[in-house]
Amino acid sequence: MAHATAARQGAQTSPEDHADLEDLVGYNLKRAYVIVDADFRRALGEDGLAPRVFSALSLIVHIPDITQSDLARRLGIERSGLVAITDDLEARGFVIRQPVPGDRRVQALAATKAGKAAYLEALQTVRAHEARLLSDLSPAEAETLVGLLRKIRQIGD
Amino acid sequence: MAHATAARQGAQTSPEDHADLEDLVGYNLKRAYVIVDADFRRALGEDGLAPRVFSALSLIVHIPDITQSDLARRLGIERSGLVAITDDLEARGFVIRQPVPGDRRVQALAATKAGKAAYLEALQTVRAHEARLLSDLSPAEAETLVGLLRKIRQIGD
DNA sequence: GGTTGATTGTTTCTACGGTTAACAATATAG
DNA sequence: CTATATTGTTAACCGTAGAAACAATCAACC
Repeated sequence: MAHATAARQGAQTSPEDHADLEDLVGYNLKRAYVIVDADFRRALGEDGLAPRVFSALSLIVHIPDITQSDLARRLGIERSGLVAITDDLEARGFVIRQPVPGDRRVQALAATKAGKAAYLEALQTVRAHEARLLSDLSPAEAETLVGLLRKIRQIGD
Repeated sequence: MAHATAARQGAQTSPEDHADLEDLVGYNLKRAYVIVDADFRRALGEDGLAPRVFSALSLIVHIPDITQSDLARRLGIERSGLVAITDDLEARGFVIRQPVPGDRRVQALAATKAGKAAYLEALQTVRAHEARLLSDLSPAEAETLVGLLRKIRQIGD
């Protein structure tokens, strides 16, 4: 409808005038993501697992002999990006690449004993980090948030 | 057909077995952010404004003669990071750096007529992108989501 | 059974967003 | 007037990621 002339006003800045940005989901999503991501890294320390490495390890622990391609699909990233992640985990001794009898292209990923232990410890740390960071949200709110985020994620599939 | 060899999809991983990751706010936040960010860029096109540039332009339009330092603070990034953003906007003819009488260190940022027009157009595009992308969420849900994300943002301040 | 097409892991290149540390110019406080 | 702080800026660097290419391997199929 009547969209006023482009360069109109803009003179005085009333508080709710910035509302544009503040009301956008994307903007708030990004700002929140940056904060949570930074705190995650702080929580896991200088040489701790990066978020994406932690995520990969989680899936490897839970899905024995998962393939890198499959893992990439589940994480929503490219196959090529998984090489560095796997290298990282292998260098730490948390994961090994195992040849798969029957298909010599594939290398199944398996968590070592150390990998499983490290995962469980990291998981504790991550849970503590989230509990601390999200202490302003009630459990119900946190659950709601996760549910809504999943709805958005779903679109990407 | 499916040989039941080692590559077989992980010895029946029950769905709730991955729950670790799926229940973490950070993981879901990141996945959702990636999707929204990618769609934002797609919506604004190859040579369109990047998300951060759009955000900066929005604040410049709404807050006349804002300072780069102030803008950085409001966007939650470093001063140094704003130089490239401002360069971008200036190269497009959307913003000019103006000397401020009284303090020769500062250069106030002002949106040009073209900048204001471009912002309004981009805003329409962005709103359409969000409406499309978030069509699975009811308006109430979207509002709830923004509210919860703001609560997280608040922590960072 | 040999050709065609797809898949897997990988490397290399590129791009982007962002931080840190330094710096010169300028302003402010004591 | 000196010491300190602030502003915009540059340069070096890191982390994440995608795209494109490639060799090895597998599957299809005629």
